[in-house]
Amino acid sequence: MSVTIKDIAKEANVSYSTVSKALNNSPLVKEITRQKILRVAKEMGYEPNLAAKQLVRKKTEVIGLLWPTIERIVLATLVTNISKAFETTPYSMILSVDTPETAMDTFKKFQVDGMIVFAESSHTITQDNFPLVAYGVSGKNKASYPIIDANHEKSMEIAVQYLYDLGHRDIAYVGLTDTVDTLQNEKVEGYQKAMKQLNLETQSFNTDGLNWFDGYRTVDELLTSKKRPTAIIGGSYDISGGVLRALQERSIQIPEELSLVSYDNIPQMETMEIPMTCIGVPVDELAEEIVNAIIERIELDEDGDSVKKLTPSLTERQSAGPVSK
Amino acid sequence: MSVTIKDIAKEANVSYSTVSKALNNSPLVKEITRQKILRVAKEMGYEPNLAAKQLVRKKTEVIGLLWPTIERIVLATLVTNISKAFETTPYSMILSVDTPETAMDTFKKFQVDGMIVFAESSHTITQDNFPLVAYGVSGKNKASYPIIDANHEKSMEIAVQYLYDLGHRDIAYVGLTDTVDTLQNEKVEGYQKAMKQLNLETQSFNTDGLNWFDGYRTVDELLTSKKRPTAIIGGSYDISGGVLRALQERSIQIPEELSLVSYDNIPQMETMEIPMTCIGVPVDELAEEIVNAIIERIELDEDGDSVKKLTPSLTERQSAGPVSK
DNA sequence: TTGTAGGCGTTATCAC
DNA sequence: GTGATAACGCCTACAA
Repeated sequence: MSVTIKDIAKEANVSYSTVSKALNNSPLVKEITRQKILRVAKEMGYEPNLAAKQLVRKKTEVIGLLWPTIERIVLATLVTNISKAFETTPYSMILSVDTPETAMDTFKKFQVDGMIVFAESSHTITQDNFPLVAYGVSGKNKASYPIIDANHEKSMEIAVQYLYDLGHRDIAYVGLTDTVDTLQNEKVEGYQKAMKQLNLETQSFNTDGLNWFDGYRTVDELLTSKKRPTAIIGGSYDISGGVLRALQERSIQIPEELSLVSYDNIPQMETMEIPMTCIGVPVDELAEEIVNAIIERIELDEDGDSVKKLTPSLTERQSAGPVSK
Repeated sequence: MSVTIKDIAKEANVSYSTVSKALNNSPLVKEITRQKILRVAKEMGYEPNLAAKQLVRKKTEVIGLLWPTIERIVLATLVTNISKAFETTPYSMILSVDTPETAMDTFKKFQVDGMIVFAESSHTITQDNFPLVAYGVSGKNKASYPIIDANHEKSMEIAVQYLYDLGHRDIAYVGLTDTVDTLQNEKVEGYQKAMKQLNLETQSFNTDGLNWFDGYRTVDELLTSKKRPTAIIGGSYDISGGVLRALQERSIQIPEELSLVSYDNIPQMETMEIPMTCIGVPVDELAEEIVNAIIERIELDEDGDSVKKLTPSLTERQSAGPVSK
């Protein structure tokens, strides 16, 4: 049997309503009383009962995160960061890896105050009037909830400009180019647009996939290209990892002979074979935005279908440098 | 404002305790009354309030799963399977990716009925008298909770025997061998023991890591070994994937020239470049066991520190075949 | 077979 | 400042 505020009350010789106040930092209780109650509570190993609290408060202060069953490391990092971001808020987060439908059920059962979903799974969610934010490609679908998205076009613009300023003119893009995946498309298109603005010729290499190895095997083609690039923009963490490894095996000096900038701004970029210069919205920032968005949505209780495009930033490391003439 | 049993009672012209009974399939309510109540409930879109129910029932029928490292695909698959396994039970599952401590707090807040943890994080958990099961290496640590573990030794024995029966005598192991990781060690040792039993010479190649690429880069060494093996046992899904790719690149016919058996019995083995023969406890089975264990633990409410070693099985596919003379 | 009433652990509203 | 007391939504004896 777990200890309740009544037990504490008895032990501390006060009424249990006073205990409740003390525990909730109400100003209506004398400091010394509070101290005592708090001490007793701790001694007895008191754990508040969420269910009871919720019953009267009508709020759980819990957010459900619907995890799309993907084992991509960047997403995993994002989830971890979101979880961490909640720590500084009164909310906590629970995860479900079920189908959107089952997850919704579980979350409803818990009466979570809000949900975070990834854009891909958001189609199936038809929860009117329930705090929800989605992360991912905003695309065309007019949703009834806010969408947090990274500005991919801007990312590529910054990356290209950065390399341009370092003297590079032959900048290639390595990534998944021939696909229906909107996210990937936005990246390629962003690259192309950025290049055109600078009057540079584009050169993209299709990895045909999003895995490490897909980047790895593209390198041969890239190196034997008639117009061998002096700089490469890798489409994702995994892909860039493969590219980097392949270059290393061919003893190509980085960044002296070839510069490399990767998409995805996650801490892991630091610990790659060569610390990787990267572009994208830093995950912690992204996580923060998502968390803020859902909380705001809950607390202001307003509807809205805003799309928030986050500004990416470039993190300089050692994989990119000035072009050698 | 959501609808409660009182609302239903009013609408159906019965008392709300009758509604409660009807909703809980109590036999003490006339069939016709129940029908009506159920209909009205559905019409009004009734959703039971977990918090209230829990408050009186003292049970949540929710299990917390503590998920430490999200990034490994095999673990991700296991978690997904566990989640699926719960679907056929009255329980549901929530996940936390926090540190064991924070996760415990969240779970306690929710008053989950039980927890599943992975053995690695179980050290930090000191929850006496709380239903808990761990998955992972049973090792030396005398725990106060049941541990579900795969029998790695047996796995290797089966794999080696299988290859032996196919005529192989030079069977190599490729995996992480020089480590403190108990799980990895059990695999190598199992391999060595099995080989010794058949009077075969062991030959293991250290991948120095657990990633795809670690398997990939080990292949050269393996092929130039003085006693080139006719069969390989890969230490994990990722490693075997790398080995397979490297062999493909060298145009080595599989299984004609070289047989490959991988540890880890997950469905993804089917869709590798060459459908992979594998050994290990099938994930779905594993998941089922874990789920059963925690539920049993909760419902029987008994203590115990049993260790359950699951029997692995070998799934035949196309990556291994008879040795060619 | 149905209804009444008490209680689960909290918070919140009043009195004191 | 502190203490009763009424909710919150539901379950479960027990009474009718």
